[in-house]
Amino acid sequence: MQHSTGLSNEKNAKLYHGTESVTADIPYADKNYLLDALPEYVQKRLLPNLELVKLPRGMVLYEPGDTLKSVYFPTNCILSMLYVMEDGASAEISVVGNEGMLGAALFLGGESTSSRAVVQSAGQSYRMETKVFKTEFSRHTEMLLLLLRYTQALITQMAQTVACNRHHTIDQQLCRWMLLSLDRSSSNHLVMTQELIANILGVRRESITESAGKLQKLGLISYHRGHIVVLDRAGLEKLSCECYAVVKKETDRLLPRKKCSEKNTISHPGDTEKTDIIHADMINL
Amino acid sequence: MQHSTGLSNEKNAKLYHGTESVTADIPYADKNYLLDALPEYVQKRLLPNLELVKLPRGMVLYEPGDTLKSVYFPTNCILSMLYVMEDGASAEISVVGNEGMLGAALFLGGESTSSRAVVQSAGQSYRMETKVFKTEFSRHTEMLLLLLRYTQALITQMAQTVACNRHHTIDQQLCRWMLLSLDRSSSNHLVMTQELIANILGVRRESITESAGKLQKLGLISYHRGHIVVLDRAGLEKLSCECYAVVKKETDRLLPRKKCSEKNTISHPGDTEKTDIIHADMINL
DNA sequence: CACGTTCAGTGCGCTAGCGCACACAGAACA
DNA sequence: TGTTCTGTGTGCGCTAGCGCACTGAACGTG
Repeated sequence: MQHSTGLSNEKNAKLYHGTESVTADIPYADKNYLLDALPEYVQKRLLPNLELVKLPRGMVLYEPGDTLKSVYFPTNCILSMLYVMEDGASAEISVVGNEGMLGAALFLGGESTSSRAVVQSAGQSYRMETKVFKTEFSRHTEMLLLLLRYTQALITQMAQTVACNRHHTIDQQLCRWMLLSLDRSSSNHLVMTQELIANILGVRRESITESAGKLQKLGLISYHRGHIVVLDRAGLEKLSCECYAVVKKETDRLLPRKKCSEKNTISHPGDTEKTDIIHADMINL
Repeated sequence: MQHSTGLSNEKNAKLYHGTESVTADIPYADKNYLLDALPEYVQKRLLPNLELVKLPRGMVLYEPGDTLKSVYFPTNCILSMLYVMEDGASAEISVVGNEGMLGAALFLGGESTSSRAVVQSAGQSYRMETKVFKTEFSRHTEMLLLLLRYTQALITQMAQTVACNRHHTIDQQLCRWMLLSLDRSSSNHLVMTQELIANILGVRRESITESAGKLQKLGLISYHRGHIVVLDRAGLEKLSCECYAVVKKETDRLLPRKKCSEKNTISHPGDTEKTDIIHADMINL
């Protein structure tokens, strides 16, 4: 086995396969931009079915082949889709944060994925049961159309990863990865050991040590026992390959965020029980 | 520039940007399994809008950022989505043959892709105009649901490519690539120079020469000036990495092919003009 | 037929990243 | 307070794959 399985290796496994702790009180929660992009009346309809859960780092949400029981809309946590090979080597397929959702396979109709989903950075997430989710997007089109666009953003991210894996150095990829994580994080602080980053990028731990060392010497980050503080974001962007910018730009294009002024772009009169028909026009935005 | 742009390099460019020749007579055409999977009454509805076109090898169907004018349902040709980097290096994101379609970005709502689409192997394809296509899948759900599943198959393929690029040798990847192409080809014959394969896999031409040389010595293939004949398919499968099998299996799961006995699984009475509503149940198959 | 072009094969030096082994310091727990 | 983990840093030999330069054969076209 050249690499460890998933986000931690066998011997020091901290994989939680249990159920998440449900936060009854909802003390504080950043928003999920995907949910936020839905018109208010849809959000209202969904609210009773959304459960805010705490996700501890390392928790496995999906195993390859599992029938997905729920979907997740992260707020301040970061989730990661990893493909784990037969020999245990792994590679990150995509990152999901408050800009997206986990479980696209469900509405795509596949019911399961061939990758593993793990919590890369602990935090909170909205959770919705499969059944409710399916009913929602099959009866109403707002969510379907939004999720379709999100899917394309996901595809873009994956496509870029293919090319990046092939052509860019570990240094560049590390920068790209940190930037992607940073965008999904509420601070300039990442909780992540070099070992885990190595598994995610599918490289040796020592390579990360070396690259991170360089970045540290350049004063771009400070790294101490699983805690990265990003000191110079612009510097990282310079050292990163084009891949970060491409993905960012395309994601912004596909999933523009509401300005505060236009709180709900599509204002829709009353009837939340109405069953919608997709109109060709709607596809255009 | 370490690699040439797209499927051929600058100086000996044979990229066709012109319009395809429309085959008026339709002399012979294999089918497209995606179209074939639709119920007969849907196929009938679509038929007048499907144009069978010949696609010459090397033709560029989409450039990154282009607004897509049509979608393609290949019959006996093989299309390839490539990401081309700033420095001209490229990597194949996915292959599309008679099992799929080109232009998923359209129904996902993005209107454009960040990759280039080229004809990898000449042949025929059905073409449909964007407008018709959008109307179809926005008014009727059969096609939408089918395409969603296809999208997941596509995602699986990409995910696998990410991991494969990271962990497997060029030898293995070449085998995988040939098998994927073979599945989409009607014979055991691939028309492809080593130069082009190199661009697709994002490696050096010389590396392909070497790998292909090995395979030839083993008696698995015979290679002569852009013509590969596969002599021992099982042998290739043995040498290939797990990635081929994983993608194949998942694609078959998501897009099972009709048995001859059940020519149209969903038999639907009459009214082809009816506007359908998606039912939660339908998502389950 | 001669000539240029396209495609495949080969040799060689170079380096990024791998695998392995081991040292060491902060944290954690007895 | 020692002992045991857990996370980093380092060194070293190895190899897959790169870049480059060049050969030679097959093909196409005048």
